[in-house]
Amino acid sequence: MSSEQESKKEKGRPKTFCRVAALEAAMGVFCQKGYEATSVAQLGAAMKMNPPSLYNAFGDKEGLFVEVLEHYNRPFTDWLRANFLAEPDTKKAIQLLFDHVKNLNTQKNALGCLIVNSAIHSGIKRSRISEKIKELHAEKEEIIFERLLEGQAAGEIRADVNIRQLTCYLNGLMQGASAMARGQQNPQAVRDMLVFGFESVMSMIR
Amino acid sequence: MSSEQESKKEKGRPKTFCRVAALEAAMGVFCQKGYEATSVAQLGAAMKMNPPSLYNAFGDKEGLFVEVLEHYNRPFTDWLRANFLAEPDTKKAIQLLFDHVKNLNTQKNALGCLIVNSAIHSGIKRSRISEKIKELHAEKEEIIFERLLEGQAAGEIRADVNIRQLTCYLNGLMQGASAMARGQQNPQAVRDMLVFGFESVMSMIR
DNA sequence: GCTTTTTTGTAGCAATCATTACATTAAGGT
DNA sequence: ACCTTAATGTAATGATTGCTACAAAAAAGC
Repeated sequence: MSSEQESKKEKGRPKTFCRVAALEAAMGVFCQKGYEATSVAQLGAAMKMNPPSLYNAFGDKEGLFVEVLEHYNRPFTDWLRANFLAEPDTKKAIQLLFDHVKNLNTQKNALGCLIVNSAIHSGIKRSRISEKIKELHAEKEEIIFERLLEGQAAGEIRADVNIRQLTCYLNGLMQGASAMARGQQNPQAVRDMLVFGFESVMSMIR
Repeated sequence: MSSEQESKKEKGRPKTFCRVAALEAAMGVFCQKGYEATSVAQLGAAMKMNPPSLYNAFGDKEGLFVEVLEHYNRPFTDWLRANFLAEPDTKKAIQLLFDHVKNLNTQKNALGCLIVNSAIHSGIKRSRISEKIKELHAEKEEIIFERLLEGQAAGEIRADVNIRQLTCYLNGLMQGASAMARGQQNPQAVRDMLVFGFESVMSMIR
C-alpha cells in the first residue's frame, strides 16, 4: 500500500521538464511555422530546454516532430471514437463531424490541421515523418469508413452509395477546409464550403 | 521595315540565360520541395545560374518565388478564360472545370497546386509572397464567381443558390483535391472525391 | 580605341542550421 | 562516503543558409 504504488523514482539527475508540456510547446511552434521553417533553437526556447536535453529526450528534430504529430492527432481520433463512432444515428454522426471540423477551422486564428499541412509540405518522402503522417491519416480514414459502413448496413445510407468513395469525399472536404483555414482565408468562406459539403452528403446518402 | 521592328540590342554584356527557361527550372524545384526547403544553391544549379546572375535578375529568393508563382498560375487562369468562361452551357463549363482539376491532380507524380501548397506552408505572413498568393487566389475565384453568376442570370442555376457560397464550395473542393494529391495519396481517391463533388454541385444547382 | 554599361564567375561574407563534447550537477544504490 | 546513472548548462562543431564584393568579360555608343 505504501511502497508498491508509485515507486518510480529514477536513478540519475531528475529531469526539470514535463514531457507533455514540452511537446505542446513544440507543437505550438510547429503549427505556426511548419516543420522546415522551425529551427531547433526556436523549439528549445519555446520548450525551455537546452539542445542536449532536447536531443536526449526526443532523439532529433525529426523524432520530436513525429511525437508532436502523434500528440496533436490524439484528441481528434479520441473525439472521433467518443462522438462520431458513439452516435447511433448516422446522419447525426455526420452532422457532428462537420460541426467539429467547422469549429476546428473557423476560429479566429485557425492554422489548419497540422497533419494535413505537414503532408503537403513534407517534400521529404520516405522519412519517419511521412510514414507517421500516412499512419495517422489511415487511422482517421478507417474510423470514418467503418462507421459509414455500419450506417449503410443499418439502412441509414442508400445501398448504392460506395462507402469507400464517400469516405474519400469526406476526407477531401476536411482537407479542403484545413487548406482554406490555413491560407488566411475568411472563416465565413470555410463555413460556407462546409455547409454546402454537409448538405451534399445528406442528399447523397438518402 | 528593317530597323524599327526588333532593334532591342542592349548595352552591356549579353545574358546567357533564357528568363522563361530559368523560371521553369526554378518552378520545378519549388514544386518539389516548397519555398522554405529550397535553397538558393539548389535553385542556381537547376537554373544554371550563379548566385550573382540570379540575384541580378530576380532580386532575391522571395522575388524569384513571386515571379515563379505568377508564371505557374498563368496557364490555369488562361485555361479558365479560354474554356470555363467561354463555354456557353453552365453545367458543361463546370464539368470542364472538374475534368481539368482532375487531370491536374491525378497524374502519376502529381504535386498539387503550387499556389495552394504555398498558401499553406507560408507561415510568412505579410510578405510579398502571401500578398501575391492572395492576389492569384482572388483572381481565380473572381473568374469562377462571375461565370456562375452569369449562369444563374441565364436561368441555368437555381435562383435560390448563393453563388458566392457555391464559389467557396468549388474553391474548397479544388484545394482539397490539391491537398490529397500532394499528400502522396492514391490518385483514385482524388478522382472519387472529385466525382462526388461534381455530382453534388450538379444536384445543387438544379 | 576608348568609355560606359551590364553580366559573368570566383570566392567569400556573417548568420544560422542541426547536432554534439564536455564538465557539472543531482539523484539512487550500496 | 563512494560509485553509478542520467539530465543539465556552456560552448562549440562543421555544414549550410541567403546574399554580395570584386574583378574579368562582353557587348553598344562615340
